[in-house]
Amino acid sequence: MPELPEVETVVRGLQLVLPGRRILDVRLGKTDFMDDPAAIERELPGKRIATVRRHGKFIVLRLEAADDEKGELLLLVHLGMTGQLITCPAEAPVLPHTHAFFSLDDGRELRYTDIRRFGRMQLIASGERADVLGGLGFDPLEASEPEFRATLAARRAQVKALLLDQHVVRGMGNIYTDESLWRARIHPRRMAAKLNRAEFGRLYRAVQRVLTEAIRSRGSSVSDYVDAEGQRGEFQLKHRVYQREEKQCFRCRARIRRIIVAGRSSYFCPSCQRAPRGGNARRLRVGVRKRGR
DNA sequence: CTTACGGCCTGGGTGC
DNA sequence: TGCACCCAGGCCGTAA
Repeated sequence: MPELPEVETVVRGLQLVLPGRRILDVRLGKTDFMDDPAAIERELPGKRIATVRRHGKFIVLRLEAADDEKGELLLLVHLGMTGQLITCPAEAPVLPHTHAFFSLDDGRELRYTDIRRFGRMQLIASGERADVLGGLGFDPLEASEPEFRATLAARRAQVKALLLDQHVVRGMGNIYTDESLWRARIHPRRMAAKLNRAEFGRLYRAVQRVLTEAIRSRGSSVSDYVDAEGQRGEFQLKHRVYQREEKQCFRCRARIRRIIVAGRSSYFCPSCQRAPRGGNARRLRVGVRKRGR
């Protein structure tokens, strides 16, 4: 599941090979994850890739304007849950569920593969950048501790919900939220506004450390994630709580538990990460679950 | 405005 | 062997 460290790893890989390359041809398979596939087919051929950047979980390819055209274009790629953006020789075998092929002027191809197609691909004018990406929150690796604390403390929501909210913090997902909260010894259901200064300090440092170490390990491959060369990451070997229900806590040996917080599976140590007082955790609604379809 | 929650998209894995 | 169901993350609509 690509979150900030996985997207950062993909972007660093693409930065080694894409800048300066010209896109010769575009071939598309299923296009329901693109907001305007015709524009991608029409506009990309002939364009030169200038830069590759990450913004939160978005990959941003900046395309140089042709001489006779007005502005630069940005190709935004969001990998969703199972998206892969890979470069390979044009003759390399095609993975199943590959839905976009961009042939390059060096005999290689940039390909987008996505089993679930929860990803997104969108072409925008660089002038629209603020409209599309401007609403995202701060980057957790760029924020200072005071900014981190002030932003979260101003909100009345559970700390996990805020860390997951891309409009508050851009780039965190379920894995790194749970891993950071465990390292900071903070229960996912704690109200952010009620954390004290020491807890904010621990959380800030935990987020930075977890993300930095995960980037160094080239991300977590728990299902389909691979980097720009198709290689798996290794940070899943260093997870302390994520998907470790019933296993022993690395700190205190208590059993890791799984609960739903902010609508997401949340793994934590009930001993190291104490539940909030006053039963924030109590309302377990026993309702009839509707199963559709 | 903010927050909480349910539903939707898709298909691999699981368990019967 | 087949098949129904669960679940993943982001986003959006709705309710309070």
